[in-house]
Amino acid sequence: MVFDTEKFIPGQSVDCVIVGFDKEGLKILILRWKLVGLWGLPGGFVLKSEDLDKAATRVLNERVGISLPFLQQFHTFGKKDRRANETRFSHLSKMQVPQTFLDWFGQRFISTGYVSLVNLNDCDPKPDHLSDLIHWCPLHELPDLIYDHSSIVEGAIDFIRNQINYLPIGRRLLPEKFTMKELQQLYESILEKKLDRGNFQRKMLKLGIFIRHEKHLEGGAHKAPYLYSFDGDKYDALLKKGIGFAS
Amino acid sequence: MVFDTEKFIPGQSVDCVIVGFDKEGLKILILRWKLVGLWGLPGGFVLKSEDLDKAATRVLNERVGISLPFLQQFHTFGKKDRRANETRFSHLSKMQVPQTFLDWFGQRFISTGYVSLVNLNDCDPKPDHLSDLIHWCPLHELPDLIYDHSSIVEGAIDFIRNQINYLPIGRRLLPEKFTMKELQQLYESILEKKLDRGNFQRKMLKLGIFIRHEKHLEGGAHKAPYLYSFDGDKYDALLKKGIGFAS
DNA sequence: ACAAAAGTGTTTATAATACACCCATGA
DNA sequence: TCATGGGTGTATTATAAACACTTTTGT
Repeated sequence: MVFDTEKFIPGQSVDCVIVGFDKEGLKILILRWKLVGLWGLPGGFVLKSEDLDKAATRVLNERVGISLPFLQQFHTFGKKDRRANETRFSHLSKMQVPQTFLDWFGQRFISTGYVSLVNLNDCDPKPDHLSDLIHWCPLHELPDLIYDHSSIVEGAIDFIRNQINYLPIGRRLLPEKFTMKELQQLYESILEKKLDRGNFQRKMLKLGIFIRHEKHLEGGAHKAPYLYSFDGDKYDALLKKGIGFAS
Repeated sequence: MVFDTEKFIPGQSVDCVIVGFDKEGLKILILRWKLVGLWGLPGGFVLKSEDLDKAATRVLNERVGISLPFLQQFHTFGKKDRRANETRFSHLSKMQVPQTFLDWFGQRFISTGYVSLVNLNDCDPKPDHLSDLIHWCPLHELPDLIYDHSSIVEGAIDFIRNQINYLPIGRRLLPEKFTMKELQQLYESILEKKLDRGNFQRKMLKLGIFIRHEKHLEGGAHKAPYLYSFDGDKYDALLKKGIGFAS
């Protein structure tokens, strides 16, 4: 076996919904399991002497190479049959796999779901030893995922939408410099509704957490937009009270 | 031993923050452990073939005799030392307690916290086999609780405050019939701030989820207030969208 | 008739919404 | 110069907040 099951707490796992954003919209990081060719979320187990949060941080670091990620627990999935419903694994037992592996993966797991907001450009996604492919998949084009991972993603998105004013949405998902339009599109992707351009811009700028830079240069037969970045300290201070967006 | 540790998932527990309300304010149900004389939250373990939510429901039913409780998971507490920090248990090992018991309680537990909103009048609190006293304690008079239970309560209250518009606050915490003043005091207890009487009343009544009954009769040298109850269907329908209160 | 608390109304301030106007840019 | 999209302004509406007035009741 590739890992030593003795080191981990049995029956306890973490699953990470790693969210990115680019001009196409929100993306979720998924990976394909070698043995069965099915897609799932990056996840892992909890070391016997490791904080639960730490386990999630470790998974994230191993998977996308981000060492100080934004990571927040949102729900613990504890249905007794949440893995038993997965029939696509059943042939595995007939394969040439060590019994300890089968025993470990055959147990019931209670899994805690974490959301991470990352900047796609800062990521260096790497498959793990169980997976052969890793993919930033547009949220609305996700394939069927193993186990209950599809509903874990759904829970994560609901959580983000619900907590939108208290999560570092812009700061974590956008690159250092961005245009107001990009920020607006980000909020629109999450809320899945159009926002008024003028009102959004005014409301945002009134928050006083932006630094305005030189003009955008690149193409487009139109007025070039300003580039903004966040004033980190002011952003963090305001986030505690909630960063309201134009609803 | 009083229970068979073989039946339960090792290392996994649930803790319930059971919240009630009366004219004195918010109350939390706590119980005192026989062996050590310390107060803690009602909690329990998860059967090997039982949903996590079901375990919490079972604990609640056993503790306050409510069979269809409002119960919602809010956070999973997974710090590796969340129980190890409790030194007041250390003498237990010297006592006359079965080794299986010590082994079980000595493990690291990852515990999922649940909030329950109950009507004090409908409750019939019963201590369990490990506790000798059960007590509805005013939120702001809570004693030191074992392990990290104090921070679990804190997390629960933060959760309620945060989700106040999406939780059946009035419906679950108040008796069938209540006055507007009682409803207002309930919101004030949770938010820990005074609300304007007139604005609160108007905003609430505009929601259209109330049924107005005959006049209150009992004492007080003043105008008797109306009694209200909730229109259950309308309440539930509105709750999904959020029941806004006067902030 | 008075105090106390309930019910209701009024005014003002603030924020949300819709939409209009002008400006800069590259084709 | 024209189309496109950016930046900003304005009018309207809705909501929040503060507080005043009236009503009912028991003493």
